[in-house]
Amino acid sequence: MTEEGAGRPERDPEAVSRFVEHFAAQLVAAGMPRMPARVFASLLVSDTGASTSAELGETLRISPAAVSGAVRYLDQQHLVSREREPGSRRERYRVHGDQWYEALTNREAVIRHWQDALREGVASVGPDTPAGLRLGETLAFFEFVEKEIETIMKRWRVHRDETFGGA
Amino acid sequence: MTEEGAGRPERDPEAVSRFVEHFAAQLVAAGMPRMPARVFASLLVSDTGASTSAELGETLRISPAAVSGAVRYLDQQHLVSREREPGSRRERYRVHGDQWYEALTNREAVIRHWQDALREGVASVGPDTPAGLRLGETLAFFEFVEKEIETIMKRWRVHRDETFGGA
DNA sequence: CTTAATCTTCACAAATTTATGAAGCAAGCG
DNA sequence: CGCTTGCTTCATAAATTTGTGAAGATTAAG
Repeated sequence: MTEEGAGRPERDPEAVSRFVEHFAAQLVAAGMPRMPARVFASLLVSDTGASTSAELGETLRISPAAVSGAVRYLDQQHLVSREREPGSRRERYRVHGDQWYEALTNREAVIRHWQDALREGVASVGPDTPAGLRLGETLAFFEFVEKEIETIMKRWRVHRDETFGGA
Repeated sequence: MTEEGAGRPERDPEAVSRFVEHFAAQLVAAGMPRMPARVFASLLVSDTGASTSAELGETLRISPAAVSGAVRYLDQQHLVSREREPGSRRERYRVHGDQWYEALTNREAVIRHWQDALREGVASVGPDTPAGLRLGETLAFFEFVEKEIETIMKRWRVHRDETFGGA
């Protein structure tokens, strides 16, 4: 076996770093600013799911200010939480384990905004015009999807428990 | 009735413009560059679902170059198609009616990239480590969603035909 | 084959975004 | 109590993105 007994040495820092950058690239493509994306990816691969500012700054080679800004963003998006270790001003940033990707789909407010904009459009051209019909159908689509997403997430939790839970 | 007979005068340009900007704002929030977003929104509210470069330039107050760039982007994303009116070098850009929002969810390649990145992550830390388990579960989530999206879209088409089709 | 109309490409200017160092604040430690 | 450690905020510098005007290419009409 690949040496056991003294901790857990088997982790190729280079490979991990490649993952961080590749995963962050996906987050960026999805609209997240670069720095928060890298910080988030780093937290995801950390063994405990949590890191200090200093750790993040060192592995990513960025300034404390950059870490601070990134964490503020992630906090606002409810993608990480902050923990204070009692008896220290060191803060610990934690990724919400299996819930972060649920947050990705929980864009309820976002979908609401789309719907609002579309309703405004229908009103502005009249519901019986060609444009009104086109916009109305799109609106119906968003309303449909909104409900279906809820269903999907329920089905996911069942599936997850079957796969990863006891059974 | 609000004057009939001479075309279709009932369309408040200001209200339409408001919709264009609000809807474009949502697209921008979703990651689309500003100019393509505005052009796309304009096409969506147009009565025929198609416009010429000149029309777009005038209503949005942007240069031909901006229109050109925006259309190229939208074309690459398969959100609009180009039509040439025969016997004219005027081009007509058309929004794919009821299919554009399906394209929004058809991010198959996108999901594939997420999965690739996550597999790389699992490999880099080992599948049995805490981080490996966390990444593995996320990967399973994406795989699950990928399949479910297909189902949703089928259900949507049925729902749409019931609501807007004959019956 | 020349002319006119339309779209596209290119180089540049403007605006926006991003990350940094330095200064400021808060909280535990001696 | 002051000192030290660590996070945050602010102003600034750098990099990226965005939209424009001008020149170039393409195609129909005369």
